[in-house]
Amino acid sequence: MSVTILENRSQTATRADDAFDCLQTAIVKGDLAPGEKVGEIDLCERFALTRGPLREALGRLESRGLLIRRPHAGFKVVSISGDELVELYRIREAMEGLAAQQAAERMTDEEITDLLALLDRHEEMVDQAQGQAYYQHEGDYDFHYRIAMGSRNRKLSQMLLGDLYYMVRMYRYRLSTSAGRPHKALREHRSIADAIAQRDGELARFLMQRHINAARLNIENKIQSGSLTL
Amino acid sequence: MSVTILENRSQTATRADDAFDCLQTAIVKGDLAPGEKVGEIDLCERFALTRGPLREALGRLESRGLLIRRPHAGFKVVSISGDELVELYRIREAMEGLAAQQAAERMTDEEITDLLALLDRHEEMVDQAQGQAYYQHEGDYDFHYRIAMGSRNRKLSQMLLGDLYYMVRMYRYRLSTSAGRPHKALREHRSIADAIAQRDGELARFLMQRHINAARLNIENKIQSGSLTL
DNA sequence: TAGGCCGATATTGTCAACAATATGTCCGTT
DNA sequence: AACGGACATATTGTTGACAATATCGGCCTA
Repeated sequence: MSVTILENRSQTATRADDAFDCLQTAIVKGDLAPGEKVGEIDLCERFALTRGPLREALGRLESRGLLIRRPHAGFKVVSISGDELVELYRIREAMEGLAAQQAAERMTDEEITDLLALLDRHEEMVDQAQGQAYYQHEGDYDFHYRIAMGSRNRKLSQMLLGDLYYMVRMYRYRLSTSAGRPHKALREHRSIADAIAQRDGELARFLMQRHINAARLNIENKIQSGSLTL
Repeated sequence: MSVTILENRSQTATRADDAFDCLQTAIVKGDLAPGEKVGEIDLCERFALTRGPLREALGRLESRGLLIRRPHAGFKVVSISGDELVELYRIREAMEGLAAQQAAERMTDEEITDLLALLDRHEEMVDQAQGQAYYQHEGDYDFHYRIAMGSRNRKLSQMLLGDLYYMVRMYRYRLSTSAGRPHKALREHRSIADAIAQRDGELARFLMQRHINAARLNIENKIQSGSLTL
């Protein structure tokens, strides 16, 4: 959940780190609404912090694109338009395609075994909850998370997990999946995992790109039909 | 040069912003060597800053991956291995391919005219300086910069210009181009620009990917032959 | 009455002193 | 003599007070 795994924040966590994690999850979970203006003092009492570490965390959030700062005028939570959300998926298509290819070439056999087991667990979840749960409970991101890590490409995983996913997850709760899509998405995940298991990098890349492309089209339709308001 | 254009830091620049820019260029230019350990106090007197803004800048640099922090033990400038440098080019290949495609679809006619004019100027520079100057004087990055901006994809340009290029440019001065490569690179640039001028997105993407792939192979050869030490 | 200017206020940016922690050294022990 | 542990030191992390600036309301003018 936290970013700890990514940047091996080896030893003691500093308060600024805590503040960073708190704020990040607050933004992603929607506790701080997109577009909302946030004041330093509010946040201080809200998270029981002093302004120093808080400001440091705010700066880091800004540099990750989750907050927007206007000098002397405070921060506000980033809010992206429908178009920008779609653009995010185009980036994902390119980057995760690469990640899938490299993962197919570089994941250990053990990691692949785990990946397949993860999909089994996801299948149970989807059956059990009639497809509702998959996206809601971050299972989807678990899958993509493992692919990103499996690429053994430090910068790539850093950019995917640190920059893109948080933005996408901000709008996750509104993207209640259309009926049937979870099953379809899970099938697509499995085909990607199979390609990885066969060490077929090109196929994995192709399938991942098509998978994310499908998700993008799904969102575009929702925006078109007006059932998704940003 | 600065990041100002990217994030429209509309009004007054704060000292932390200055510190950020100073440190960033210092790292990119090599004034702060890769792997070098930097102490807060040293930097304070070096850039005539106080610790508050400095720390904020350091945090932002860390979150961009140019610095690495160990809690209570200071920062050091990131130093990447040859493998990691190559991985960077794989990411560029995927992302800039997308950027080129979107640029072909979205740049204004005026921007395209300017782009072609830019290449004319570059040609003069290359002829005049026998090919030395192209990479050295950031002309190369000017071209890629315009493509990234032309994609009209905010996050994409932000990631390319804010995350990737600075890391690549850190190692630019060591990548003295092999004889003849600048001319070749310029030809490739021109073919990409032509594809964009013809609004052929798929071709532009293909050519850009091949262009960056060639640059990657060039680097891999240098590493192999031992003529590039990291 | 509408528009723009100006100042009070609250918020952000900056500073310098204090507390907590890692590093490196010295000493004692084995 | 070499290793391990504890201490001193220097560096980082944190705090609260101070200075600078944008926002908002009221006032004046056209």
